[in-house]
Amino acid sequence: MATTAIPAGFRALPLPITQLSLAAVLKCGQSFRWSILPLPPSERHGLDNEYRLCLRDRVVCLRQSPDALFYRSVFPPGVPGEMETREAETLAWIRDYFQLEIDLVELYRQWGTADPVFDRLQARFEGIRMLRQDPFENLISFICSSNNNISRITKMVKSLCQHYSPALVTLPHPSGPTLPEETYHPFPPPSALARSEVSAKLRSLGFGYRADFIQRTAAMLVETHGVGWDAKKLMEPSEEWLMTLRSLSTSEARAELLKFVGVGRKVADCILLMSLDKKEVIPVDTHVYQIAIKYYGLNSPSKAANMTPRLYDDVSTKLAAVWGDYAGWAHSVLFTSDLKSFASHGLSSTPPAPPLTRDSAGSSLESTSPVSTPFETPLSTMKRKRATSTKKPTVRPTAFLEVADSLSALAADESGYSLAERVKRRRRKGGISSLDTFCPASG
DNA sequence: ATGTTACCTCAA
DNA sequence: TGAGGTAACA
Repeated sequence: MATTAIPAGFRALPLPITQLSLAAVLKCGQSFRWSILPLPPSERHGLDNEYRLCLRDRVVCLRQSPDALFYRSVFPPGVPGEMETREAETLAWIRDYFQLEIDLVELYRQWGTADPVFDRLQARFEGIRMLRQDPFENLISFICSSNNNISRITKMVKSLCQHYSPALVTLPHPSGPTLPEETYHPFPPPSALARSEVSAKLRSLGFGYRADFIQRTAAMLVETHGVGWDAKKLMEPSEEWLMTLRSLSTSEARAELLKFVGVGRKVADCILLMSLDKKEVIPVDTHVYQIAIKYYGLNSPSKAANMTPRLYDDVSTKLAAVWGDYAGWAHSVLFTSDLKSFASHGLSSTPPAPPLTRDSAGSSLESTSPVSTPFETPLSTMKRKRATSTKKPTVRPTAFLEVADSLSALAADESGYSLAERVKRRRRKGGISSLDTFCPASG
């Protein structure tokens, strides 16, 4: 058996890739925070990528061969402690985070025996297991997930870390000094997201309506459990409280999660499965619903049905009956196999995306493009209207002054809404007629 | 109680 | 127009 040499600075943990495939698991939409960095040909030795995640006190770096996981951790300068101790802690974290005590190969065998659909797919999707994530990070990340795609969720979570958590360490790119260094921020604690200004700021960062959900959820946690700091666990009390949900029953823990704004049944179930040890829970989203209809004989409605609580339960119950105890884990394999973005949105093949957005919306007339647009569009539109409409648009001589005033007010606004959005909101409220004249609603 | 609808943005 | 939904409202 050909064993891969251990990369310099790394330690090895023997582990068949059938038990864990980092390439699949770390970008299948469980965690949105892993960096996936391609290795240069000179350092590969059969390994494609280096994977990095910033924890509260260290960055964990991983590489993987067919039969081993290689790991090392990097700390900020000046942290005391023995190397041996630190790497032992990191190894313990790895065992816990990847739940390596659970025999995934045996689970695949059981699912394949009970389910012909799974049996047909399992060889092509090996090593997909459930991570055991941090509950607070998981909660906030999945509030971001509503009406959203993996690519944007990833950008949002990164933005959250960069803006609300100080940098912990900066590392060179594994491909060498020709590529820029990578700076790593831990996930921010609840208190960092709880202040009322956060909501508008997140709006300006492109979070949309999720901005309020995140801030209000963080505020609820802080109000209920305080902001003290457990130096030993590096956690705030509300984070520790979220951890205690692991010892509740599934329905009790779910009831607690549903109290947060922005958390409905689907998001709650994601958290139960991905960070609260509820291995049997199957989150039902549009993908899973389609899978259930197509492959598992769920009655497909004649019309496009909404995901009512009743329907949600039907889908969930149906699939749980097929897969048993670890149904949630099995669902993750099917979900990953169905992900269209699995190949195309891979971080390894895509250069780092630019920051989510500028605060263009919040900050004024200096950003030229958003402001110039409203003036440019209407000209052509008005001509069309004039030609096709029986009603002639009346533009009073002073209308452009009102428009200028309106745009100034819009630019000075601190709500965090994008300029386009603020225009729309005003229009909905029936506020500014002259702006309507210049910026007719499209369609 | 069930069934609709609006909600932010981004990338087609 | 829709993307791994949720809250608010008939």
